[in-house]
Amino acid sequence: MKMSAGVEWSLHCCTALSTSARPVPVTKLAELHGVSQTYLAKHMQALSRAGLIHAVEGRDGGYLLSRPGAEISVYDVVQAVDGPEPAFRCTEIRQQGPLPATGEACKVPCGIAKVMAAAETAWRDSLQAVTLADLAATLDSTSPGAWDAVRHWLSGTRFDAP
Amino acid sequence: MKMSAGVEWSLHCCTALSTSARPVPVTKLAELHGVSQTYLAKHMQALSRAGLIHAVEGRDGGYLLSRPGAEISVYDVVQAVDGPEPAFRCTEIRQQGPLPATGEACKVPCGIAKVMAAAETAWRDSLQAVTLADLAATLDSTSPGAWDAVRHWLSGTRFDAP
DNA sequence: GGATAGTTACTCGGATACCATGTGTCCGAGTCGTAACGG
DNA sequence: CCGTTACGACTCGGACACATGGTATCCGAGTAACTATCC
Repeated sequence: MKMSAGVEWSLHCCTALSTSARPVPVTKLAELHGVSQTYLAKHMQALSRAGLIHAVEGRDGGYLLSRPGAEISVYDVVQAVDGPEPAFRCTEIRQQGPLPATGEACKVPCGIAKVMAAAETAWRDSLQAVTLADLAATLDSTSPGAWDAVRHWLSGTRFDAP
Repeated sequence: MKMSAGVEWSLHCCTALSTSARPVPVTKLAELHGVSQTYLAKHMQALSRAGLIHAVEGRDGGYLLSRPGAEISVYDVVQAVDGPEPAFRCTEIRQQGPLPATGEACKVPCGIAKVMAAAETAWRDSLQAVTLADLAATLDSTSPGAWDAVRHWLSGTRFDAP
């Protein structure tokens, strides 16, 4: 089981976006994090399709969070990039073979599927409890002023710093 | 993020093994669940390497649980088949780009990595709380006598039923 | 000086190759049960 | 009748192809800002 690296990139980018009131192009985001521009663009498109961010077109355009960072959970981002389907998918092999489960027992989901689903629910709940604003606040507490530097850099080449 | 189908197969097989005191060959397990013998064999090898089951060689051999089903958690099986490394891997992109995190901030793990790790811990804890014996008991409560049928079938072609 | 049309540069968006990992299969090494054989 | 030996069949174990999805890239469509021109 491997999660796409795009999830990590997207989380960092969305957290950065949550601190910027101005549209930020993919070029900037990729350079800031030192990752591939084109591949990051692919994931940003996924976030855009999911409605988490929206694009400002044209020159000086870029991406902007659709909602405040406090209203976007980490799970929202993970789901947008990684897809909504659960990692474990029951293929109902209990209905196969020489001793298939009877229609009676199949009324309820497979016990194994239930356990796996419960675990994924716990995982999802844990991610839903954290918002982008929480992430930003955490970083801000460990290294104060970091976001100011990011904000300053994001707008650095466009107009001079005050 | 996709989990290997072998996880589902392995869980079903291990649960079946937990009800059998006799070695069960892969051939039987695959036929019972209606899956590929050779591919299932691959996953059973992984379980064997992990020490969850051990092979009885030679004729009338097969696989046997190394420990009682009550002492093997669902997570043990998942980890054996799926691998121990977590789904989310922090690549420390905070240290890249024009504004890398300073050595001071890197003393503590990345906030995003911490959140993802906490979620995976919740997932793991959920799976560790359930044992193979629990799974067997659940199925037994929904369709009583099912395991007797399985036990009977597993030894069916080898010696006559009582 | 102000409005306007043209130009330019920059942005996103989808369609297109490449590669690692999961999926599926095969054959060989080793071992136990069985049966034949000899004492 | 009992012990030995050879055989055979069955088991696991690792090494070998194929397919799917993540990884990475490119180029085209569209838009807003800027500039130069004209009134």
